[in-house]
Amino acid sequence: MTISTATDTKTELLEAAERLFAEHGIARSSLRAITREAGANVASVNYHFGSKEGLVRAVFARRLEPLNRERLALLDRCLESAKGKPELECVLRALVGPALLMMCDHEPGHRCFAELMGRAITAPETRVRSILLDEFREVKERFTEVLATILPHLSQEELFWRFHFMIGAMAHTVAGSFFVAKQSDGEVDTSDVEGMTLKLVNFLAAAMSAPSTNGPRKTRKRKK
Amino acid sequence: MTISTATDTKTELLEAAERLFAEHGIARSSLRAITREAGANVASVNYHFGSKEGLVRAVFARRLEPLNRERLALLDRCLESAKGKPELECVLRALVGPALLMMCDHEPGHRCFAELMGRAITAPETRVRSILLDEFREVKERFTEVLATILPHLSQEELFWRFHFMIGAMAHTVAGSFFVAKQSDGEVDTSDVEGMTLKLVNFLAAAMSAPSTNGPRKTRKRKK
DNA sequence: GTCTATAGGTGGATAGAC
DNA sequence: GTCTATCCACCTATAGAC
Repeated sequence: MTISTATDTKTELLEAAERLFAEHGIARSSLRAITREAGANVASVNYHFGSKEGLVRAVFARRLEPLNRERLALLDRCLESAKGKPELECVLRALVGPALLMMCDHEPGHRCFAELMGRAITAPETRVRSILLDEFREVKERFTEVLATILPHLSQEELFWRFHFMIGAMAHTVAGSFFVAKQSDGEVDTSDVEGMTLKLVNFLAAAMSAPSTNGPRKTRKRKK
Repeated sequence: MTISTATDTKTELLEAAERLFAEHGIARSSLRAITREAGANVASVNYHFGSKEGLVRAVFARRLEPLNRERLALLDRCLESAKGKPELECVLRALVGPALLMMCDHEPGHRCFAELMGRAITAPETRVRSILLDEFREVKERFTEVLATILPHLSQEELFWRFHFMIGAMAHTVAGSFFVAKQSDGEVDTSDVEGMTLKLVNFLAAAMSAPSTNGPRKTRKRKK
């Protein structure tokens, strides 16, 4: 019923898989269900992707690479427009914007994948998580680097933690689109991407530029 | 080899289950593996819990109830010590402190459960998620209520979103203890609960008290 | 490339002895 | 309450026809 742009079986399988993975989880989505959803036969997954794991990898690879390229491109634009020291908000928007856009996209496949990605970061399946981490490594390094120059008052450890908290806020938001809508008994306006992005960036900018935690000087371990 | 305090089979099953659930996920943890780990026979789960789902519910119920009671008790203490308007940091610490303590507990069972809980919030299994949400409902309501009095400049919608972001940061932290340790090529000191809690509370306090997002007045949908 | 049929394995649940 | 043996539904993967 949906106007699918999928032309070949391979793409159809990828789209069916990301839909079912998002809805029921990877482990609970059988190849039978996926191929049925894609209108293909059970053997097609093994033909096109070698195995179920091959399919999983392909589902993630297809969307992650462009997403992270977009993030890096936006980061570069921040750096260009403001020589040397870019605006914190600009950098944060480059990090979370593309994911939120994907979560609110009109194409259902994008929305499904966003949800899938949001929760896969902490997924128990080591292999799945490592796919994400590999794809994310460059983004993490480059953004950390730039954030360190904008927030020079933060120690490396402090920055590491704040980055971690930030990823959590983003991932939970992206993962929870449907849950969110159900929780607030009013409805959540997922069409207002800009408003949502603004709220998240605003939240994170304040958090990231909080004064360093040096209050009750931590009991310093005497490292020789 | 671990000094288990479990005396009866039922408890032993619960502990084995939370260990395996945390490590491999619920769907990928078979009753066979769980009963083997617990040193019991395959039929024991069905005898004690009726089904695998019964076991899952029991695993969550056992730890969530005390955890959330602790949160509410700490919140009450914030309210008592400061008549009317408690400190933001105090309230945030009441929310995230107990979870972080659990994540860093010396008892492995607590740590496993923390990890499990952190990721179950966004789990695709509807039933699992609804267990968590049911247990969390009162906490969410009471904390939201108190936060609204501390941060009166926030609209209901804005507060809702910030609460959501906050839960994300907490959940990701609690879920990712092992992942975190591996990501930073240096080691992460999970023994320093207080330092971690301080960093998270500090981060969240700044984020929550950020000025409201009213910059580019959102395109107001004309609702008749 | 696409399909059917099936092999070979593992899952949750249960029956019935002890 | 605990255990073994077993049922049967379902899974992934493959063989081989078309």
